Amino acid sequence: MKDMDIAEVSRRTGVPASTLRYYEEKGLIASIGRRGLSRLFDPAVLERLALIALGRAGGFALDEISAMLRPDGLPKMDRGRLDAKANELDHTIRRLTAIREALRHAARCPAARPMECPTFRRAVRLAGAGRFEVAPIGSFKAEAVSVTRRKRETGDVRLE
Amino acid sequence: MKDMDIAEVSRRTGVPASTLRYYEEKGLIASIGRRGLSRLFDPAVLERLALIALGRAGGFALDEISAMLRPDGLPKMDRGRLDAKANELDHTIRRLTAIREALRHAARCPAARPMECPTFRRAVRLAGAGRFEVAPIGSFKAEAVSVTRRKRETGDVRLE
DNA sequence: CTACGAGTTCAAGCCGGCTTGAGGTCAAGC
DNA sequence: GCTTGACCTCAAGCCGGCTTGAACTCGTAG
Repeated sequence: MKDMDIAEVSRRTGVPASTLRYYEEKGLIASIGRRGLSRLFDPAVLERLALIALGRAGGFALDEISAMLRPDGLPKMDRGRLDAKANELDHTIRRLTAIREALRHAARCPAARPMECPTFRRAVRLAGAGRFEVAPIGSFKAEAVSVTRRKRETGDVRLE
Repeated sequence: MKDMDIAEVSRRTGVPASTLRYYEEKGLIASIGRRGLSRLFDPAVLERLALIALGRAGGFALDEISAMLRPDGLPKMDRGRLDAKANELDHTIRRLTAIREALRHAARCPAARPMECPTFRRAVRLAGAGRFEVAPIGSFKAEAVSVTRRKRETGDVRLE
């Protein structure tokens, strides 16, 4: 297949030209030359873009993706890194699963307030949102310590 | 339990005071009064913050959370909405699972380039990476938004 | 040869979710 | 009565991932 101009790459991948330029600027993709001012891309860029999309869909930052794809040419990714990412994703998946269950349960649980329902509370805890322990209002004593310990670590509650 | 000042809420939940003020400004939480200038919070706010954390962990935007919690007082959420959210999460989970598998496989597949491996390609396909439709997945703040905002037509994306 | 349109560069803007900093107020302790 | 330090407000800033706009440069069709 012949070299493609930016419009063609965009058309074939759905990635806007502006994004392609941005990616090139960031070193995620490379053009193989110019015709006049216009960039020319090797068809291999499509594959690379698919990998980038995969990473993005997985919630990874462009910099991380760049690092995984980096040892450039062939998108040879480091095995340990890939495994680490997979594990990360695994945690995220577990957390999301717990949250999904919490939502599903809340949708049909008759408890007046979701937090009164043990099932819901359990899900919240699994979701990791329960740093806040959220126990029946009024019994927060034991929790205070651990919460305080974590306090400054992240500004909290945000994944990752 | 007595009313708490912002520092106490922060200590108990790990949520920074600045964030609490921000949440109040957005209408996600409410203080029940002031002592001098200082806000006073009802202990129930802890529970509400836990729900907010749950939502955030699930990747929902503050506005969405606000809408689910809204019919305020008791965090009575609309059932249909909860179910919809659960389904949304379900899709995200499936997608992430496929990506995780792709990563795990790539970590030990001998193919020179991942895309040469049918298993990997299949995972990529399942991941929907080609379609670039990334649903609100928690981990990254602005991500979901910007991706969503690209409602521009999405071309065909031939990855394989 | 000229005009056109697709491509280019660079700087600035946007969105969400907060954080930071300057400058102000006030209850409590000495 | 005065200081202290926690809390306040308001505006601006930051980050990631792009998008947008203005001003410009070319290859190509007529």
